[in-house]
Parts: sequence; structure tokens; C-alpha cells
Amino acid sequence: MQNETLPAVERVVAALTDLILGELTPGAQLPSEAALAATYDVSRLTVREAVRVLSGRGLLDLARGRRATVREPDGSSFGDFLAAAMRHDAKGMLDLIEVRQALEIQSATLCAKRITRAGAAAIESALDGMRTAAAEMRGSGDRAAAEERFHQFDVGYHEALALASGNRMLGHLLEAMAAPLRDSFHLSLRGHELRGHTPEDTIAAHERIFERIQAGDSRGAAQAMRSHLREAVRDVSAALNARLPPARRSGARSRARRA
Amino acid sequence: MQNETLPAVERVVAALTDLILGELTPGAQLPSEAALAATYDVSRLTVREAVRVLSGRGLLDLARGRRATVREPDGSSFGDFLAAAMRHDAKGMLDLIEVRQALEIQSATLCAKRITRAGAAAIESALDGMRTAAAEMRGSGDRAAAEERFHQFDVGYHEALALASGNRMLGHLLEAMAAPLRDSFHLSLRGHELRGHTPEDTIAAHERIFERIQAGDSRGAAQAMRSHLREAVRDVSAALNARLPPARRSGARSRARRA
DNA sequence: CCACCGAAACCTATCAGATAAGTTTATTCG
DNA sequence: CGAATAAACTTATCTGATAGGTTTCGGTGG
Repeated sequence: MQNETLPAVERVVAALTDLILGELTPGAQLPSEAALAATYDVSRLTVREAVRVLSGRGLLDLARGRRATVREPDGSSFGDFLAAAMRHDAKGMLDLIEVRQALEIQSATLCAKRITRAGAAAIESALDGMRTAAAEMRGSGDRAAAEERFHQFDVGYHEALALASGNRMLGHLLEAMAAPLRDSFHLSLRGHELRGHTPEDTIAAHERIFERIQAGDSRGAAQAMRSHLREAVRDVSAALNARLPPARRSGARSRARRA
Repeated sequence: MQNETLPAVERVVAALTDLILGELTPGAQLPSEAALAATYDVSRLTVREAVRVLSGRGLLDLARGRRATVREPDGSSFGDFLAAAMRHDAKGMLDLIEVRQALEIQSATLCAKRITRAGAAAIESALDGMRTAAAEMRGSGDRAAAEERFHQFDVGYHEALALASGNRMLGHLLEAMAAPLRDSFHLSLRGHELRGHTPEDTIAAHERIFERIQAGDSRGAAQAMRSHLREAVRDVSAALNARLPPARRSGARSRARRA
């Protein structure tokens, strides 16, 4: 126990972490900074820094004038990890896609076992959105906007699946992956066209998966998802190869931490 | 743009996040607090809090007397999410197991495709450790210690697999899941015995997976892993049912953030 | 010339005391 | 009773200061 040298902030962080994970439930409020400072016999500043650490870890929500509240866990802290892991690194994106593959297949599998009416409706709705957007992409309107919407519904489809899988953690993880994957989606579309595919192909693939899910065929759903993602990987690769300087630049990191 | 009301700390956090994710590479050092304070026109205290947030997110390493250094991303921040998601909640553990299933199967699949001599050696070594520990568990020595070692090598086996899969992200994620999963491992062993199984069964399952990996049979490896984990889930369920009050209490949250 | 030592310069950790600006609560007035 | 207001509480941020690590660099002796 050489805890004497442990910095004061770390001590408070550890204590508060135990408190949050152990006794408090999401939505509960921490004591005031002053009270905590007295409790742990440190200055208010030290408490403040500890609380900031916890907010960075996604365990606390902070707001001016209000006490710190215990946060409902979501995947946002996971998103930071992903963003960091992929910076300056094409390999990171491929790794990410492989992870996504695993989770999406699991998502489809579980979904087929547990699908409910409401879940099916949500998926169907996303699917409809994709159909509409695809039609508009062929039309004369604003093509870029339609494309954007297509991606939107594509992501929405996968999120609806994760939600309907009944596994909240899976949902959080896939949601967190959505942001970094946006880039990949754009690449994917580009590669898609490069390889002579159309948005309709994507829709068809999604329909196949959904069909298996509604039939309660978990193995078939997994298989359909697997081949869908295999295509996606090929598209991304094609797009990457087509423009070797993979057009870095994404900017706008502003994660909204306070809803 | 109502950014005027954005708190100073958040502004600095956003700026530093962009800096870290955009321009700096792991190991690089941030400017001194004083310099950052001057740059962003805030007090040193504000910079300090921002830096704490980033350290909480796992993007920075802090140490007294030394400048903040950009951290190599690992799954540690992910671990917090898991811990938070599982607090007070048996459902959380089942969710986690399902996620783990997905990742482990992917791990085995990729492993079979990319296995190297070194990777195989690492896996074999973990396997050997399990065999030894299992033998000791039957012997007359300290049974609890041997059990502990058995778990250790069990975890090591799965980590070796993830490592050999060549997907670093996968490895990080599984590693982060290992800690929360310790509980499940203990439960698993208990359930294992409840259901009339022996550690040797676990070893046999691991050997089957490894055998398929070495044969380069990704589908077979996935299948073997799948059935292995299916067993594990059953064991956990059995253990959970056996002792309905699921023996909460785990304590000791002290995550070591600074190597 | 080089390896080792110590002081100086730098830097972070933490404390104390203050002001500003939201939030919540209690009080008072219509 | 209900709404407006004031009081109390709480967080956000600043200034200034001290303590205790790190790094750096000049010197000193081998």
C-alpha cells in the first residue's frame, strides 16, 4: 500500500467511482463540491478536477448551478476510443469494420430470435426511408441531399436492428460506431458505384436480412447480414484503392455531452 | 452558433480534442498548461480541468512535473462504460456475454485466417498453462490458487487469440471486457461443476478451437468457438439460478490509469 | 572526451480566497 | 392559492502562491 503517494485527485476519483458504480443509480446527485471537499479533506479545486475526470469517463453529467448527476451509461466514451484508434490510420478503419461485422451479425441473430411488432415496424420504417431516398437520387432534385438521407436511413436501419435485438449494450456500441463509420459509408457508396452497384442493391440486401428476421430464422439472418457486410467491405476497399490519398479531413469533433 | 454560452472548459476540451485527434500522435506532448492558457485565453485552472476531462476520456496521460502526453488508445475507457452498464443489473451481464460472443467468434474467425507461428505459440502456451493448473486442481496443493491460475490462463488464451487475429481493436475490446467478465468466469466455473463438467472439458473445447485455427479453417474455428461460448453461457445461467441472490459485491474499482 | 552531480529552470499538484452567474428554495404580495 | 421576488446554494472561472516532481545544462573530476 504505497497509497500515500497517490495524488489527491486520484484518491477522490477512486472514491467517487466506487460511490457511483456501487451505491448511486443513474440520475442521482452527488453532494456539493464543498461537501465532497470536506469529506475527503481536499480543496474544492481537487474535487472539481476529480469530477471532471469522471465526466470525461462518461459517468457524470455536469451543469452550472446544479449538482453533478450520475449519468445513464451510453456508448459515448466508447466513441472517443474509436476516434482515437482510427486517427491517422487506415488500418484502424478496417479493424473497426471487422468489429462492426461481428456486432452486426450478432445483432441480426438476436433480432431474429426476439423480434417484436414494434421492432419490426421501426426497421420497416427505416427501410422505407431508404427506398424513398434512393428514388430521389435517381430523380432530378438535390442529389447530394438525397444521398445524405440515404445514408441516414441506412444507419437508422442498423440502429433499429440493434434496438430490436433487445441487447442495449449492443445498441450503444453500434451507435457509437456510427459516427466514425460515416466516413466509411461515404467511401462505401463511392466504391459501390465503382463496382457497378446501385443503392437498390443495398436495399435489396437489407430486405433479405429483414425477411429472415421476420421469419425468426436467426441463422439465415446472420448469413444475410454477413454477406451484406462482406459486400460493404469490398466497396470500402474499392473506394480506398481508387483514391489512394484517402482524403483525410473530417473536422467537427464537437461531441455533445449534455443533450 | 450559440457558442458564446459554451463554458470555457468545454471550448478548451473541444480545441484540445481536435488537436489530439487531428495533429498529434501518441506519445506527443501537449504544450504546458501556462502556454495553453495563453493560447485559449483562459486561466490555467480552466486548462487544467479540460485536461482532466481528456484524461478521463483516455486521450491523455498526466503526471506531475511532466507535460500531458497523448495516450496510445486502449480499451480502458471502454471498461468504464461496461462497469457502469452492469452495475446493479444482471441483464447487463447477459448483454455483455452476448457482445463477447460476437467478438470472440470474430476473433477466432480472423485468427484462423491470419495465424502466424508466434501467434500459435502464444496460444499453445496459454493452453499449457491451463493444463498444468487443471492438474494442480486435482492435486493436493492449494486448490483456490490453482483455480485462480486456471482462470488466468483461460483469459490469457482468449487474449492470445485476439492478439493473433491481427485486429488490435478487437484485442483492446476483449481485454477491457476481461475485468468485468472475471465475475462471470467465477460463476462459470461454479456452474460448470454444477452441470457435471470438469476443467478438462473447457480445455478440450479450447483445443478444438485451436486445432481448427491451425488448420486455417475459419468457419470451423468460429463454430467451435460458438459452441464453447454456448456452454459458457449455460454454465453462467446455471450458476445464477443456483444462487438467486447473485452475490453482488465486487469492490476494488481502482483502475490503474498510469501504467 | 565522457560520465556523473547538482543547481537552475520548468512544470504540474494543490491550496486559499473571491467574484460572477445559474438553480433552487423560501418568502412575500396580490 | 398562486405567482413574483429575494435569499441561499452551487457551480464556473480568475488571481496569486507554495510545494514538490522533471528536465536541462553547466561544471567537475576521471
